[in-house]
This record gives sequence, C-alpha cells and structure tokens, in this order.
Amino acid sequence: MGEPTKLKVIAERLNLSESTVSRALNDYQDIASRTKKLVREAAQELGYEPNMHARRLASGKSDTIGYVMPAQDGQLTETFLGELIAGLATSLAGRSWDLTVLAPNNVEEEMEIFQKVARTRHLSGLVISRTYSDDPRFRILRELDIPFVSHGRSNDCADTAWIDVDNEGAFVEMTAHLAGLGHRHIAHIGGHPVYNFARQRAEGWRRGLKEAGLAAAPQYGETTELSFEGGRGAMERLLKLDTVPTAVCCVSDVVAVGAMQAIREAGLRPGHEISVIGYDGLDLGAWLDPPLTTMRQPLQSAGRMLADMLIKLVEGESKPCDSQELFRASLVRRGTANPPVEDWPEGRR
Amino acid sequence: MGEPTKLKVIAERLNLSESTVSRALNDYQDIASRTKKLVREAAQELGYEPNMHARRLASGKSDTIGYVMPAQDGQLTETFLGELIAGLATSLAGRSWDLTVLAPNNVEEEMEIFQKVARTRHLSGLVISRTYSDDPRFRILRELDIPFVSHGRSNDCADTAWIDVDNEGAFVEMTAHLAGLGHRHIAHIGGHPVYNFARQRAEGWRRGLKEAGLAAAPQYGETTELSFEGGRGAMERLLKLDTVPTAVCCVSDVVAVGAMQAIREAGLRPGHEISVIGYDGLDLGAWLDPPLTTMRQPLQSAGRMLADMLIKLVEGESKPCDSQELFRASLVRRGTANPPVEDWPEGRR
DNA sequence: GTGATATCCGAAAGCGTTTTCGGTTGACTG
DNA sequence: CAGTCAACCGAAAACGCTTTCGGATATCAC
Repeated sequence: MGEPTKLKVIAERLNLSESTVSRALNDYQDIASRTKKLVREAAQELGYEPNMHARRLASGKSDTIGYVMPAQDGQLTETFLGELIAGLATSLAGRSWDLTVLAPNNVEEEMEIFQKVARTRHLSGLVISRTYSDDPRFRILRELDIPFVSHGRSNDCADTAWIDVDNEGAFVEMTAHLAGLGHRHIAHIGGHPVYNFARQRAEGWRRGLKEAGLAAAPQYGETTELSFEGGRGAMERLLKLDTVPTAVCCVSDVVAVGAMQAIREAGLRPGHEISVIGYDGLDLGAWLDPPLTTMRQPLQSAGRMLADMLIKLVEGESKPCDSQELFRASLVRRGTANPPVEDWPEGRR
Repeated sequence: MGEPTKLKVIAERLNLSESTVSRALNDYQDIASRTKKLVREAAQELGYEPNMHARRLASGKSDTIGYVMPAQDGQLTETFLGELIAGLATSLAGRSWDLTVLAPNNVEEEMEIFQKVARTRHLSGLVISRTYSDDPRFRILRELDIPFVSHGRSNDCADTAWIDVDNEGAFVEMTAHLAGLGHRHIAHIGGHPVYNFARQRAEGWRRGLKEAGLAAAPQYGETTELSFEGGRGAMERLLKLDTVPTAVCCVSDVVAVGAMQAIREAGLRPGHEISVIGYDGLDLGAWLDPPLTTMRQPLQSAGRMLADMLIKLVEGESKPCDSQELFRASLVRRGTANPPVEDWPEGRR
C-alpha cells in the first residue's frame, strides 16, 4: 500500500537492471522471452503501473489526443456530443491513450490552443468538429503540422483526414422519396451555408429535384437558424407563397418540428396537406403526432473511428488523404411523408 | 521555430541558472523582483511554454482531473453532458489544469479506473455523475483517498463534496402548484428509486401532498423507465384507475411527453382534463401542443462549479463537507398545468 | 581450440522540470 | 570594524522512465 512500485522495485526483486525490466515490459526484441515472462509476472504481482509523466518525458510522446469542442456560440445541447466523446475515450482507453477536452470560448481561444499545442507538443493530435464550408482551421493545423481529424468536411479537406455523412446523398434520397410519392412542389428549409453540412444538404435537395425532373424554384429554398423558431419562421414564409409547396425537406429534426408547428398554425396538417421530412433521427421525432419521418446517420461509432484514425496518423501508419470515411444516412419512415392530397381546406392552393 | 525553448535557453541568455529561472517563473519569494521581471520578459519573448510532463514528473502533481462519464448502460443522450464537460474544461483551462474524460463501459471498468487512479495518482481528482441512492462509489473513493466531487447526492454523501438540485423541494413546489390550482387527485410518475434524484422527487411529491392536506394514494405513485414509452405506459395504468387523477407530476420531461401521449390516446386533452408537469426544462417541451409546463434547473454553470470545488479540494483549501451546494429549480409555466375541469367526455370520472 | 556470430543484458546518459540546501554578497547594527 | 542577518542566487539531486551502446556470455563452424 505504501510507495507505488516502480521499475526499480521489480528490477531488485528479480536481480535485473531497470533498463532490462523496462525493455521487457515494452516487448523489446533483445530480451529473452523467459525474462519477459518473469518480468511480466512480477509486475503483475506487484501491481506495477508505469508513471505516465516519467514515461512521456523520457519517450517524448504524449499518447494523448485532444477533442476540441465546438465553439460555444450556440448551446452545446447536441445530443451526440456525449456519444462522440464517450466513443473517443473508450477507443483511446483501449490503447492506454488519454483524451483531454479543450473548450475554447471563441475563435481566438481556439487559435491560442492550436499555437500552444504546436509549441509544446503535449498533445499528439486533435479532433475537431462542426466544420465550416470555409474553415481556416484546416489550413492552420496543416501549417502548424498538428495531426488532426475532423468530424465533417470543408472546402479544402482533400488532403486531410475526416469522417462525415454523405449529406448531399441523403438529401437526394429524401427528395427522391418525396418525388416518388408524387410531390411536384418540394421545398427545402436549410441552414446557413457557412456550415458545410448545410450547404451539402441544400445541394442534395437541388440535385434530387433535378434528377426527378423537377425545377428548383428559388423561392422554395429557405435558409434559417438551426432551431425550432427558425423552422417555424421559414415555413411561415413558404406558406405565404402563391404556390405553397406540398412537401418540405428540413435540414434538421428540430427545424422540421418548427415547420410542423407553423403548418398546424396555418390550419393544415403535417403529413397530410404538407409532407415534412427531417434529418438526424432524433427520438423526439417519434413522439410527435404524427411522428416525424427523418433520416438517421450512424453516429454511435463516429468517436471510435475518429480516435482510431488519429492514432494511425500520429503513429505514421497511414496518411491523411487515406483516412477519409463517408457514411450513408438512411430514411426512417414514420408519419409525415405521404402522397400529396388534392382537397385543401378553404380552397387554398 | 526549431527547438522548443526550455529553461536552459532562458538561463543562458540571461546568465542565470536554470533553477533561478524556474523559481522566478514560479514566483518564489527568494528571487529579486528585478530578476523575475527580466526572466518573465525573456520567457515571453522566446515563447517559452513549460514542458508539462517534466513539470509533472518533478513536482509530483498532475494538475489534471478526470470526468467519469455515466456508465453506458443507457444512451448518453442527455443534452447536458456537452454543457457540463465544456464547463469543466473552461474552468480548468483558466488555471492551466487539464480535463481528461474517462468512459467506463460498465461498473467493473469503473472500479478498475478508480484503482488505477489510486495507484498511479496521475489524476488529481475525479468528478462523478448520475449518482445512485445507494452508491458504492462514494465509499470506495473515500477508501482509496481519491479527491472527488459528485454531480448528485447519495445516501452517504454527508462527508463528501457534491452539487445537486433540491429535487425534493422542486417536487414539493410542483405539487403545491397543482394543489393551488384546485387539484385534489395528484399522481406521480417517477423513476426507479435506485436513482437518488428519482427517490427524492417521489419524496417531494409525497411531502407536497401532505402539506396540501391531501392523502397520498399508493396507486397514484407510479414508477417506470425514464423514457417516452415508460411515461406512456405509466399513464395508461393511471388512466385505468377507478378515480383517474386530474394532475400528474412527472420525473422528467421525456416521461411527461409520454404521459401526454397516453392521455391523448385515451381521448383526453393534456392540460385540460389532466394536467401534466414535467421536469428538466427541455426546449422540446415548448414545442409541444400544448407546451409542457416544467421545472428548470440551473445547469449551465454546474461544470464550472464542480471544477472549482475539486481544485480547492485537491489543493487542500477546503474540506469535502464544506463543499456542498444545493440549487433550486424553478417552475416554468407553460400550457399543461391548469385548474381541473368538471365536464369529462363520455361521462368518465 | 580459435575466431566469428548471435543472444542477451547492464551501464549510463538523457528527458525538462522542481526543490532543497548551502554559499556568496551587501547592508546594517553596535 | 567585526559580526549578524537578510536577500539573493547556483549546485545538485531528485522525479521514473526510455533508449543507445557496448560488453558479456553462449553457440557454432572450421
């Protein structure tokens, strides 16, 4: 219980030198396998745990990666943050690496963090998320020579490591689904295109229309805040158009819920006069009446994958441009996407 | 750009010894203030950043705390996880401490983590959350002599540091509110009492009834999973009673949403025939129709407070039993808590 | 039996700090 | 002017590990 056992203790007990014990534990080739076995047993028995700080000082490696939280402009209430961080941590723990969390309060602080990491090298690599279409972090991290992977793409991510969902493909599918149901007036409520995913989703909607042989009326392309109120406001604007759309693709479930509210407030029924599809696959969509049709992306393993990628990068086992992974989202059919109906109340449309 | 500047570089440039430079930077009393100034300027100019690993090895301190994520039995979709972690990280960063995240997959792994922390002391302290009424972690961490603070109380937290919300008080208030509106049949849909907060909230409901001079009918005390389905199921059972309650206190917003659904499916209207109050203050409650009355707890600063407490504990500046903080939750009046009505459809009641 | 070759291990020099201890100044007291 | 005492700084030993390099054995071919 007293002093923590260090290499010296094991060495003395086995009449070996510290260096031999160290190399035995690290599986060096120039140690007899018999000796390795002895050392490992003794270490086990004595409950040896290497002193991380000493090890890191001596080896020059930190075996630690940092997760840079999204800047706290908005709220950090995304439900996937917990899953992502847990995934990162578990995957790292499996290799005795550590995860430290960085939470910059603004862009300046984020840059300071990058600078410091570059100088001190106390983190072997970084994971960044919530990427922008035009994201300076990619350039800066490359210049500072900091290994990193991003959760989400950007304009200049051709040579960097990332995982992402095929946002564009998802919205092509979403639009095609609605077109397949017979809709000819399909609108889109999107997010601000500074967010790369928002741009991609809007692009997917446009391509989906095109492939369905439908025209993309500019007034059908709404842009708004990623919030309930944003969705409601955008839908209100769509409802004022001469030709009200019969279906709406929403950039997120939360926005879709707002849109549904606006539809109801206009005396119409979501999923009846106007179909709505969301994106994210949130549970709450299933609790609504009618339950929200949406698209779900595989997120549970994103953290693990990001960690694995980054470790390989740091260890030099792979190159950034070979570490790019695109996931598909899949349609979750619930109640808000149905064929268009003719009989609108009050003779609207 | 080349080698990172270390103490030696500063020392040579100023014709001082490394030890003097070190003590100057650490503001030792036996260094002339003139010298300190010189050293600090040189350090600034050279962009000196201390090598954490060397510092930690030499000083024996780690200046790092660990956040133990809730065991991944359920999903980690709690929306506050992000906020909490960000709060911890920012508060720590302000003092140049680090936050590392531990994500045990089960209780055994959690114990292994504790053991390892106790042996290696590579973390100065831990933050734990999602506490149980009967939570062995409190005893174990005390025995292992690991400084810790918990987000939530337990049975034997009298001598430990924690922050928590006054769950009981909140549910007393909730019940009183309903009683004040004229309700005499107030039910409770609670969580499993292994969770300390669930037990406290049920207790608050009981005390609230008592203080309002109402009897706590045992069949009005439901217990269920903390989920939409759980809330719906429990409400369905309540609806089968001879005397259906006219108001329901729910352990969480999600459970309340499930209850609302069951009420609707029974041909009744939440907030009309049966009032519903939730707990958590989630945004989604406001999006419902009618919007869910609920109670909101201050969470945004919990992370910061936990971090500050733990640091003080580690530094010996305060004792665990002096580090206990109870927050009040406040009622958010929306649309689902109204006076009882007499005219039920189909002559029910 | 000699030399060459593996095989295995120990010695020792770090890694970049912190921290104790003692020594050197200079000023101040009487 | 000797003695005392602060005030200030340097030397050196940690801290516990990694990693290089060379040396000691044992093994083999001839």
